[in-house]
Amino acid sequence: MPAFWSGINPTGFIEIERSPCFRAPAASHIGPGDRIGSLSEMATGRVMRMSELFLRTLRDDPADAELDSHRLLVRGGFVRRVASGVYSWLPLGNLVLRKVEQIVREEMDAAGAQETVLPIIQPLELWERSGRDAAYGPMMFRLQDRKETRFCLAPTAEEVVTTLVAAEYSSYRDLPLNLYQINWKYRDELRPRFGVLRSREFLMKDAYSFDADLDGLQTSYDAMYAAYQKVFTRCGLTFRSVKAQSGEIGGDTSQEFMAVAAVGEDAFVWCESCDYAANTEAATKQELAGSPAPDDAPAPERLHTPDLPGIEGVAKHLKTKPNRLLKSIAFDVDGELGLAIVPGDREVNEFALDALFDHEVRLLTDADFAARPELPKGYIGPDFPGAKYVVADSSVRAPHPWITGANEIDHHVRGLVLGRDFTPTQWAEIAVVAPGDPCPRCGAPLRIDRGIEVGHVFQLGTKYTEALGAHYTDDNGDQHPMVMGCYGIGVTRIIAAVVEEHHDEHGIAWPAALAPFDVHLIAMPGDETLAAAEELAEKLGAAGVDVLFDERETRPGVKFADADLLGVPVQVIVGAKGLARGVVERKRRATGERDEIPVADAVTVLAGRS
RNA sequence: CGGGAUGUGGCGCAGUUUGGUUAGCGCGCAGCGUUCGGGACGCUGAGGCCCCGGGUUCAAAUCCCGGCAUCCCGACCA
Repeated sequence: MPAFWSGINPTGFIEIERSPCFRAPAASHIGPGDRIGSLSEMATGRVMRMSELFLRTLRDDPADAELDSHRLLVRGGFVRRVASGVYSWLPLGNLVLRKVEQIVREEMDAAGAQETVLPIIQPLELWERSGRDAAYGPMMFRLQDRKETRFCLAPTAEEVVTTLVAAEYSSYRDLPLNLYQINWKYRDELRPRFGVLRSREFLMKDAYSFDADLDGLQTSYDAMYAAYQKVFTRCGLTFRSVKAQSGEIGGDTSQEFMAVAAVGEDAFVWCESCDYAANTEAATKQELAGSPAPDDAPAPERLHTPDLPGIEGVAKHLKTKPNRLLKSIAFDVDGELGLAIVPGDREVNEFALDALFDHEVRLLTDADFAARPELPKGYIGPDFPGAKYVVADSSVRAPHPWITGANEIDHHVRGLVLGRDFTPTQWAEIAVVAPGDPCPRCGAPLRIDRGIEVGHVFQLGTKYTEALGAHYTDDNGDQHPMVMGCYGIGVTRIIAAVVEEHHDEHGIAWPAALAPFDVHLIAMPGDETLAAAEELAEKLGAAGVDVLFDERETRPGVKFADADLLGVPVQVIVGAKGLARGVVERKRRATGERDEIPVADAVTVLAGRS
């Protein structure tokens, strides 16, 4: 049973003495699982008088907000910016935050994870031991104490939790274990933007599983994966799980949960007919059969193309399209020069390229080119003499000759034929997937959409447990490193993603599960209506409904506009005309649908128990 | 880190080009009155280190120099 049923409300404060605006506790008769109408499961019967709520809605859009979610969260008084990428969460925003947190907490608990609180201030020494101090680099906020011991603000917590588990557990009998926390994280982003969508301080749920072996890890991972689907579903998000690259965290298998959104910062590939889906970084395609141009094509022709090192420029100059050109991307692998060959309208997928070699692959930078004048930057062709590796994507097997760099500054070549004029040393799917490419599993056309990464699950393996000494003894008395997984959910980011999906031109339309209140009760002008609304508010509170009660002495238009902006799912309007007929009006925020409820039935109907 | 833009009451903005009274408008806020089912109207009022520091000048929101902050675009694809 969640803690708040025993006297702690979802805002986290123990309700011993209530302020005048927090009334009528009486939540005990609404049990968990008693899902009642539009009412949030976490309703506690809080009645908030709007005249007392710390809230100032804005009529104008804030000048620095680009996205709808950012605009509306600021206009509605949910958040306020303090510094770039740093936000205050005002009472309304905090209520939403607590709702998301509670959903996450319930699903984590149900999946068998145990909640902890790990420090935000972490010794840098721990990060040096795992080798991630360098990997994170300037992304970490760093600080020193008075003794000049170096610390960082937690960007995540693998080091701390692994060290903790290493110190406490040492037997196979202790495993599996899954620890999680919901805590603030700090990343000094290159460019914070879009309000709380990419901020430098953000609330994240991070869980860490420890198992004896890979089978155990798979079980823990699957449990987290299933819990994540429940969390995002309960939050009202349209999402897709996609195969991902692991990035700085490390490890092998990882999957991202993308909230589908046109404004999303990440692109992902998905198949129309099977369930293949992957981040564009991790996506691949089926090998394209194709057929090269015939050998009897005209011989290559040298062209003078001064100051045109870019694909677009050359294509325009030669009055052709980028897909008639070949890109030859120079890379370094173990000190040897390699070329990655793709058509001019495609990009090289660095991760796919890297996977082909035992040593790390590094694309050459401007500095490399400056240091190696023998490389004609922008004019390298697939037949460049110094290249040890020439890796071509299957899309290079097109039935026409190619235009490529002539291996000399200011010159290109037209009419280069695959097999006759150049031959790759290796074929591999190294191009970033384009829409329409064949699905690697079933061959159906792939599609590309954008999304907001709201969750990420990783199978880490033993990277951290080995580095930080988290070993266990098996039943033969042998020592092994524990096998680890880690699992993150962006709590504050979910809120932005939800607003992106659930809003219209008037404001936010919260899914019931996340709404700061269940009912937005609007009293129309007049002593009688106010008295009737007052009575209804009190009864609703007593029935366990969370009510935002607009009893302000202001004009109706202002109240309606604010109600639509704030986005509580159900608006109840107590007006003189309706009252004369013994009814109040109900409007559903998301659909605009309206109906009337007899005053006598209002509490039972609105509490969802009629 | 590179490029662009902006910084003027709580919010949105004008004024800066061409230096010159008590720095202005809308929203919001306070008071009074009329209004009251979709961001009303009238009158009155409070609230400003014009981002900061230096300089030029009789005189700086305005010109010059140097910082800082915020937003946007880009940040190895040849």
